[in-house]
Amino acid sequence: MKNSKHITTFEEHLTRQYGQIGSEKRTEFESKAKSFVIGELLKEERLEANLTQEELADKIGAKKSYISRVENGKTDIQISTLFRLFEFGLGKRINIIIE
Amino acid sequence: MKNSKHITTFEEHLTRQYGQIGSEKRTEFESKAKSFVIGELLKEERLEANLTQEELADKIGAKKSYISRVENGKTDIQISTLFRLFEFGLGKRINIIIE
DNA sequence: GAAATTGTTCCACAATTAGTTAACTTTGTA
DNA sequence: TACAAAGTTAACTAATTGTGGAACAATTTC
Repeated sequence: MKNSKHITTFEEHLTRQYGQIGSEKRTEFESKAKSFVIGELLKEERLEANLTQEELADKIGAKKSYISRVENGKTDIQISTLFRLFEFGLGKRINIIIE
Repeated sequence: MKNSKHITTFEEHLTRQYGQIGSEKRTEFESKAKSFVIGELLKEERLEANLTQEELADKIGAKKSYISRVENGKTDIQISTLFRLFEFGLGKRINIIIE
C-alpha cells in the first residue's frame, strides 16, 4: 500500500483527532471527525497537485468557498461528491474497501 | 486483499453495470452507478450477517424502507451514512484509499 | 393456498448538503 | 508597508438526503 493515503476506521480517526475519548462523547464527534479527515486528505492531494482551491473548484464546476468548507470538515459530503473531488478533480483513484 | 469486498473506480462500476459506454453517457450514470454498487455490497454484507432490512435498520435507528432504498441505489448517501451502515450497523471496517 | 415475513414503493416533511455571492482574513511578496 | 493572491466565513437559496408511515408486492413457511 505504498504511495497511497487512506482513511481507516472511526477508532483511528477519532484517536488521531481527539485522543482517547469515552464512548459517550464518541458519537457527537464521529461525523465531524470523518469529514475532517477526508478534508485533510483532499488538501494534501490538492497541494501535491499544485492547485489552488479555486483551480480545483473550476475543474469540478464549484466555487472555492465550497472547497474550503470541505477541506475544513465543515460539511459532511455525499459519496458522489467524494468521487467528483478526487477522481474527476484530482485524477486520483478511490477505493472503498469493506472488510 | 482476501476476504474483503471493494468498490473501485468509476470505470469498473460503469463497465460492470452498463457495459462499455461512451463518455457522453458516462456522467449521467456515474452517481447512480456508484450508489448502486454500494447498495449491492450492503445487501451482500447484510445477508452474510443474517439480518433482515428491518433488523439492520433498527441497529442504526432507521427504517427498513430507507435500507431498501439504499440497497437498490435509489439515493446517494453521505459519508457518515456509509460508516453508520457498515461499521455501526454491520461491524465491518471501511477503508477509503486514495492513490 | 393462506398466513406471515420480508422487501419495495410512494408520499409527505424535516434536516442537511450543494451552490453562490460577497465580505473578510491570512499569507506571500515586491 | 502596501498590494495581490489564496483561503475562510457568513448568509441565503435550491436541491437532495434522511426520516416516517402506510400500502403494496414478493417471498417464505406452514
